[in-house]
Amino acid sequence: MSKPRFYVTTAIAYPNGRPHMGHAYEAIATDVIARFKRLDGFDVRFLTGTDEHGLKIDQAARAAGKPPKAYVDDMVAPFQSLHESLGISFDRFIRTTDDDHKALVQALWQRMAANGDLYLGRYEGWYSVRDEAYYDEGELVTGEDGGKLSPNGAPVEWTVEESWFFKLSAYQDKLLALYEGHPEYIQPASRFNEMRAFVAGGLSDLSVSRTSFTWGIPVPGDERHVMYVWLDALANYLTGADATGRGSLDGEWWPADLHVVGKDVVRFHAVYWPAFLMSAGIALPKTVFGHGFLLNRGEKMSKSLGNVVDPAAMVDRFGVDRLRWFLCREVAFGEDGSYSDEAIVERTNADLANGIGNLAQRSLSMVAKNLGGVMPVRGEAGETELRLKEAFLSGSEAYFTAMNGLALHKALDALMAMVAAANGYFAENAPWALAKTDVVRMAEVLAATLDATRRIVILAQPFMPGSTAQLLDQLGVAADARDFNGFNVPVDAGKQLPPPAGVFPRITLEG
RNA sequence: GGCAGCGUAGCUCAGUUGGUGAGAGCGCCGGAUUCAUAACCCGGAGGUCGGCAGUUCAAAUCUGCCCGCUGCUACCA
Repeated sequence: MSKPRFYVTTAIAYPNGRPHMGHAYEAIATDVIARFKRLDGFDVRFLTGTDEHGLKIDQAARAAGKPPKAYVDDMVAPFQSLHESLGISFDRFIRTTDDDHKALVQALWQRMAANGDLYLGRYEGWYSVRDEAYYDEGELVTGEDGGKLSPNGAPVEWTVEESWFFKLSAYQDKLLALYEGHPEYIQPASRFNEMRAFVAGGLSDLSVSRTSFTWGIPVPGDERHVMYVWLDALANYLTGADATGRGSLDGEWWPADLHVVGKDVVRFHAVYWPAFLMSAGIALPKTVFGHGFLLNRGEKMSKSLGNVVDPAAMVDRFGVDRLRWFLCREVAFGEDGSYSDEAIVERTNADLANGIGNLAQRSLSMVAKNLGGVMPVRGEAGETELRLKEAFLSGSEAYFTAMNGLALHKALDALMAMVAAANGYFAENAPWALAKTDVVRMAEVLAATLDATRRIVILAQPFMPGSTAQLLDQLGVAADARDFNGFNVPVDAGKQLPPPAGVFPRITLEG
């Protein structure tokens, strides 16, 4: 029996600057989902990468005095090292400058063209020679002399450029039918409603090529044109589905189960992408999830405000698992969220140091001191054990329901309820007092607490892969008993446990 | 301008089809305890549920208006 498959992607980052917290957040959240699925018995493919073509990269490269490819080679490095330090378990880091991708995009174009959906037309708009960019009417500002200027203050002129167009307008009904039949296609629901309204309002054909720059994938048969970056970029998911690296349109991992993207690019994934795929006769992804933005102390991150935080510095300061935990626990997945040093310290001290870490440490240290570090025997379940069991049944059920519904924060809520139940059980039975009166009962209480801790840590693995591995080592959990199949498999009594050591020390702001 | 949504304890938020005296977590205060990372456990304070007016025996929960905020979208300067 083969494992069920799960193909998940992040959006690909545009490397015309350094990675920021938004990139880190998306990568972490997607990684949590990927790890959850692996533990849940799925064969997972996790794709992430960078979107390297387009005018802005071309301009930035020119400003840096480098050829575009050399420029992006430099710029992509910080993104790759960020993934490294965040513990992102991707299977491929795709770059849209990869050869298999270029081949695939051209094949995709030809399929869309063969279906009669591409035609040559004219693209009109306000063009700035200095910016080398087109602007919508609404983006323009009025200059001192009353003339129209680009947002950068450069003069613009109404320009007509030859362009290939995609017959997006022909897909309105098909898209609406898709939404009707698959409301889960766009999540969360608020985004779904927006996209449906957008499509219902009518669609214009989409310009999908440019002649004003050359840093892109050439249009097959019309090399004066390079492809519109979004067609190029979106197709990365298809390229990544062919794990053989040949860039064929029928990669074995397609269709994707989940595209995790920022709320600002939901439209491209929820409208343009399925239309392109329909045109090419390719299956559609199952779900597009638009996550929210991270705000720094409630304010949007921006260079002008000077509040752009380097995620790598956050990892250095707090540790990767604290950062991962905080972002998943404090931010409702799908909503905007806010972070600050104080909030990270407060949240992780409460949940990790006082909660999970202390639970493990207090029980493990008693086993070490009173039982020579040998895993004790579990006893008959009494009233307090039954209550604990009840709490863990409902808690783990809530956890799995939340995870399968992509409600990461709710899953952690459920997990913390289990932590509270375990700490309550421990305090109620006071094994430190039993140590003086009833050592057998004490051992039973410790065994039950250790097993509760083991279950909690197993469920916490997607969120904190490093710390949970350490804790599972201390709890004596075998390497092959750490996935969700092992959830109900207790550690054998009599097993010698290693000496316990705190995994989540309390931290302070000054520290 | 249109559409959608939101405004509930200091903070982040839950609150099913209107009905036991309005909840959780964190923070704060007090108690208890000492196994543990001054942690855990127990208890407490604190809210006229944005405002006004309605519907109803009864509204945080329905209706209208107003204020503030957010998203999508259209357009005019």
